[in-house]
Amino acid sequence: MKAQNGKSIVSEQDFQQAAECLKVLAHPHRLQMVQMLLRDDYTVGELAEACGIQSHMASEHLRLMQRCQFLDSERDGRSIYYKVIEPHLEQIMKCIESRFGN
Amino acid sequence: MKAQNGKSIVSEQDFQQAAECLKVLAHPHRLQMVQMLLRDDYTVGELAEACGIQSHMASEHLRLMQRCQFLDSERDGRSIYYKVIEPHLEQIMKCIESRFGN
DNA sequence: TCGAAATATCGTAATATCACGATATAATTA
DNA sequence: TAATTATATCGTGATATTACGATATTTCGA
Repeated sequence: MKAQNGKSIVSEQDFQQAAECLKVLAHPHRLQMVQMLLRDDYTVGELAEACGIQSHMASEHLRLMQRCQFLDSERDGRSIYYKVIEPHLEQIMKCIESRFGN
Repeated sequence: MKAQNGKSIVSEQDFQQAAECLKVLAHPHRLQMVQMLLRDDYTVGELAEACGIQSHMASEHLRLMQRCQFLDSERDGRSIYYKVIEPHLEQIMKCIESRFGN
C-alpha cells in the first residue's frame, strides 16, 4: 500500500503482523516483565518471582516476546538475562502508565 | 503500588486492565479501523467495506473498542459514526507504522 | 562425573476468542 | 404503516491461548 499524502501507510499484511505482536504484549505478566526490563536486565527467575509465577512459565512468556523481536537474551553462567530491544516498547509503556498508572 | 523513584508505576491490577485493552487492539481489522478513524470519522458500513468484512462483524469490533473507551459513536440518521477518543491511540499507531509501515 | 540449579520444551485440558448465520432494533422512505 | 437500510445482538462451532505438570537441556560446583 502506497502513501499518497506523506503519511506512512500500513498494509493489510502489516496489520496482521502488528496484531500478532500486540497480542504478545497483551498479557499482564508479559507487560510487567517488559516494564521491569525497560529499567534493568533481569534473569528468568527474577522475573518469574516478581510476577508470582513459576520459572518455566516466565520462560515461555519471554520466549514469545523474543520471537517477535521485543527482547533478546544473554547467558551468564547458569542464568539467562533478558533485555528489551524493541525501541517502541518504552513509548507504549508510557502510554499504559499514563492511562492506568498513579 | 507506589512510585519510589519519580517514575509512574503500574499495579498488578492495572496490568490486567492494560492487557485487556491491548488485546482489544490486537486484531488486524480493529487496527485498520483505528487507523482510519484517526484520520476521519466513518460509519460502520464504511469501515466494514474498507476491511472487507460484513457490517455486523464491524459493529462487533467497534463495540469492543467502544467498551474500553477507545472509541465513541454518534448517530446521524440511519448511520452511526465512530471516532477515536483514546488520546494514546495516535501514538501507538505511530509506533506500528514506524515498525511495519513503508 | 554426579547432583543441583536455572532455564527450556512438550503434551494437554480448560478457557477465551473468532467468524458467522439468524434475528432484532432503529430510522428513513414509499 | 409497510418495506428498506443501517446497525446491533445472540447462539454456536471452530480455532487459539493459557496454565501447568512432566521432562529435557545447560551450566556450575562438590
